[in-house]
Amino acid sequence: MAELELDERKVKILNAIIKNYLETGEPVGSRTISKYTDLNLSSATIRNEMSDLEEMGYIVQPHTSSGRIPSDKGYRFYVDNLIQAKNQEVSEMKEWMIEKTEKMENLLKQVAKVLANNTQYATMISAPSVMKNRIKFIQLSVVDETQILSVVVMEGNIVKNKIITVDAPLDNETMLKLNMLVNTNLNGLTVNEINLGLITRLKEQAGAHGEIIAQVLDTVADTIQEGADLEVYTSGTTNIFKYPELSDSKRASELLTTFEEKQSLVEFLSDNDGNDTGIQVYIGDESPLSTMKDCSVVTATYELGDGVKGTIGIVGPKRMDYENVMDNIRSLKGQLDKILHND
Amino acid sequence: MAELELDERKVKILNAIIKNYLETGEPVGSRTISKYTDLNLSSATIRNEMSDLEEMGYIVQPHTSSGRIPSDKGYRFYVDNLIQAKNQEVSEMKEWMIEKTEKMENLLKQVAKVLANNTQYATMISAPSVMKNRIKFIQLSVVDETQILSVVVMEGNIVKNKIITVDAPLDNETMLKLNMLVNTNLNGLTVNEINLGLITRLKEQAGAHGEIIAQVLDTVADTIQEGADLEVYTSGTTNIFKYPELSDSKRASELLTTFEEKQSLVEFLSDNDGNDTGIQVYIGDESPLSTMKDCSVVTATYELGDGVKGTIGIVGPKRMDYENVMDNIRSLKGQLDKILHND
DNA sequence: AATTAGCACTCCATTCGAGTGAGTGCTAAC
DNA sequence: GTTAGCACTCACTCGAATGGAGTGCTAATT
Repeated sequence: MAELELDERKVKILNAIIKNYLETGEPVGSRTISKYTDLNLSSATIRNEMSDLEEMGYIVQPHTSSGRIPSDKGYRFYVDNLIQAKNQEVSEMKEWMIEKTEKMENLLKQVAKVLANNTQYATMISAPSVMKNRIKFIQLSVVDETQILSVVVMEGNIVKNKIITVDAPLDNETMLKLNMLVNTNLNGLTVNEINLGLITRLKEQAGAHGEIIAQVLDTVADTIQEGADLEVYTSGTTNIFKYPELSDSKRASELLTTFEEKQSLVEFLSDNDGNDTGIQVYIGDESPLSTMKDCSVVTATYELGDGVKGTIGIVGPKRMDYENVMDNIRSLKGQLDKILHND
Repeated sequence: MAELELDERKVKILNAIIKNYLETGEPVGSRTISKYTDLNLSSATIRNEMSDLEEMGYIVQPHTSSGRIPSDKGYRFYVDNLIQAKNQEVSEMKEWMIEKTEKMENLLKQVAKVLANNTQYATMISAPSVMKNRIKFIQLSVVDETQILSVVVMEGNIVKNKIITVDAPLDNETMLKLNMLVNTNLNGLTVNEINLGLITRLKEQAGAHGEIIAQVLDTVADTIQEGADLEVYTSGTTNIFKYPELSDSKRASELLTTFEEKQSLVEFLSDNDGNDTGIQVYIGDESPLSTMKDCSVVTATYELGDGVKGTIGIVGPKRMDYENVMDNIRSLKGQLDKILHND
């Protein structure tokens, strides 16, 4: 306990333990390390070092007298080192098979799927927060006597629509006026900026049709927000069965339930602090979701522009292939940023 | 083997066996039945009868000298009897908490969720086949120089939209003409009826803007079909973990994968023959999906009108509570038909 | 002729203990 | 500081023993 830092040899041994455990999923013993590493040390020496590492909290024994596995702190050390190392080297980007698609929804589903296939973990992706996104264009049209269709196009060509039911039929002239009114006043605004004051002002301007306007505006605001909280897409959730430590009935059930009821995922994904690289790793208990306490989660945010952000996430066992996952997610984030900005 | 039919006593015993097994999930023995039923018979007599029932194929022994469980044929007998009995009595409908919602998608998701909650099984629901659905209204509008928004409203207020990219900007007059053209010619048609001939004819009528028209029309047709094959919503898939016989790792994984990759569900749901009542029960191997060979599936079709159909389905263990499930699904089908027709 | 009591038998599930092997911690020697 | 050696721990596997639920058959009963 004299030193707080790990000396070079301990680092090597710790890395060897972790790497081996990532591959096998089995506790790793001193003999294995003694042969695995290039530093020529006997198993006894390794045992001493491992004893130290355990005391420092980097590794733990599942049971007395079995090999060691990394603790959350051990993984954290490993991942932090990885990030440092990776930041220096230029990671060559894989090209992704993402077709540029008109619909945000399809794009996101596709991204989740590709990522799940590539990594063999479960993935999730949240749509860019609609609240901060700007309105590009609004179209109101008459469907029949009592129904009006409202279509709102936002930045990034996200389209929202809704059928509005009105009491009395609207003539062409009124519709024209309505369209003019909403487009001149609302285009360029975000949902947050459409407040009651603005609505009242427009209502006055509309004169005779004030009530209708109010109703339509209300519904437009509603339309945009509707279901906004639930737009998370998942893919590869059944990949968790590939990892024995997650696939016992109880754990699998809990995890999959979390994925099915997207609500908590949404909160998780909108939670990100966003450090410098935009990539964040949650190991075990670091995750805000208790059902994921036996998992690691890697997230990254992508931008649609102007602070409008969404988040991608990968969920796997703690012994996930962090290197591959981070490469993948970094590359994908780049692609996504590019696609969305060129739009 | 003298008679082919089951006498009344055998029917009673078979029913008792099945009912008991539905509750417990354990093989049921002769002593249990001897006490369970009102016909006062000793276990020995029951054993003789059970021996007969086994020979006839209605029940099986998991192992020599353990209780009996129903065979698929046994379940089938039970279910068929149930249907007959139920058809006579007027089943009082539960009222469902389905809010009438503007969007078909939300409606379906909600239905799946309610049904899953009520039955505690996994549910799935397919959207009404868009191919046979009629176009109610089309709106084309200019978003910016190169982008046109096309919105198609179909019967049942299903809204489809897509951004169309064009080479040259279109002026107001052309847009007006385009809108007139598509609305007068396409409204009331189904996707199937928009064929190449029609498109060519419209193209001629459009004269100078023929190329644009063609492109727009193509895209409109595309829009409607887009993703049409994938519109299946599932809910409560993790309920399968409530039933031990389905929740071992391998089976659960296969089943959930089937639910995740909706493709095969779509095929299943569009497969229905639709008998008189519209409700169909698949027991074990009767199901077209091999991953569901240990399950039972109950489906019902609902109508949006004019032959435009969708299907609801419930997936659970073979020992599902058929009575409750069929009640639920029948009631829900009714509700759904009502909601969709009043629209 | 149908039903029942009695009994031997089967087979699953559980428990128990011995044996095995990977791995550790400690001590003493290098 | 490093290593060899050794006793010890503990999960895991395997087979035998046990118990219990349930059957099938036969003989007795109604």
